[in-house]
Amino acid sequence: MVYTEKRIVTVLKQRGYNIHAQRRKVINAIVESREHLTPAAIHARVKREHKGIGLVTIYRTLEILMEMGLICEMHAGGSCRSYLMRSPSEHHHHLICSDCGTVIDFTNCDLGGLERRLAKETNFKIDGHLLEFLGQCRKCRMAARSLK
Amino acid sequence: MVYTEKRIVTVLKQRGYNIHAQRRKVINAIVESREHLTPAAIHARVKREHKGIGLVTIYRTLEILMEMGLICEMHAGGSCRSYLMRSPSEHHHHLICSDCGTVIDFTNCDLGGLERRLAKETNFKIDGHLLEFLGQCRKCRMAARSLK
DNA sequence: CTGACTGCAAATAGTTTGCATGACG
DNA sequence: CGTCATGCAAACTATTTGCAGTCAG
Repeated sequence: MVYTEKRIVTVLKQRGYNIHAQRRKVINAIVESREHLTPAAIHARVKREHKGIGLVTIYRTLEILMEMGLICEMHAGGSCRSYLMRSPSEHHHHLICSDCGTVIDFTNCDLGGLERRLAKETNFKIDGHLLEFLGQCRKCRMAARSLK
Repeated sequence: MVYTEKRIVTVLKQRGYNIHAQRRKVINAIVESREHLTPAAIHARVKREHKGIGLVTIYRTLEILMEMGLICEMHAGGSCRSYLMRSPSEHHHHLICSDCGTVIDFTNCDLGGLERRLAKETNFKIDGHLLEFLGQCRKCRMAARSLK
């Protein structure tokens, strides 16, 4: 299932948040994009329609959405800047192209066995995991090859 | 196998790097610690012995060590600040306590099958992966329980 | 000696906070 | 109308860069 702007706005209102036009547009930008966006990228998008919006508003909106689990952060391999993405709250992972930054999502990761083993060995209560594969997508591989 | 300060210094010299006392101490701090350290933490440690050392030197040394694959970065779940750790260059992962920050390493992750499947489905050339479990260690779990 | 390394200070990038104004309900 | 959201500017944190002095080989 996928979140719509309307649905998210409703949830926010139920929790007592006011929804100004800005916040609505931020949500819309995230929902509409199928890519992972940095706060700055979201800001740029929203600014197209809503000239005067401040980057601060993006951050504040993202904070709320995170708190409610409606979006999730992504940590790209080397650079470590925190990226964000639209997401249904289901469990998923990323496959990231280290050349062009394309991100592909996948869901079935099958780590239950490993998780149980670790929990047993270490006495941890394991809440979740972060799994990301890094590589080179087809396009970048082709491009790299033709350079030689 | 574990790297010693001597061994690392030798490798660096072979590659044409000069080794001042500062750089040697930075390496030593990383090698000696069994924990994952932030650049700032390394700085603090080295400063105990070597008063005037600059944080900049830490960063520059870390950059070289990274480039040579002698250390590896860690990305802790939510906070996303890049942490660093001493490490033999072998493949491994982390189990992180979200309360106290303790990090436990483990090696056998058994993701070969998933990796092959993804590579096939997406046409990616997969170079590696980042796997981190998040949870609560025994100590923090006990502490949390006794609070109630 | 000479080039590489160091430390300082300043620049940058990303993110957060304080505060007066303005909008939602 | 009161309360919460917004936008600006300034503060902060982490990291990088320019530069002049210093040290290893």
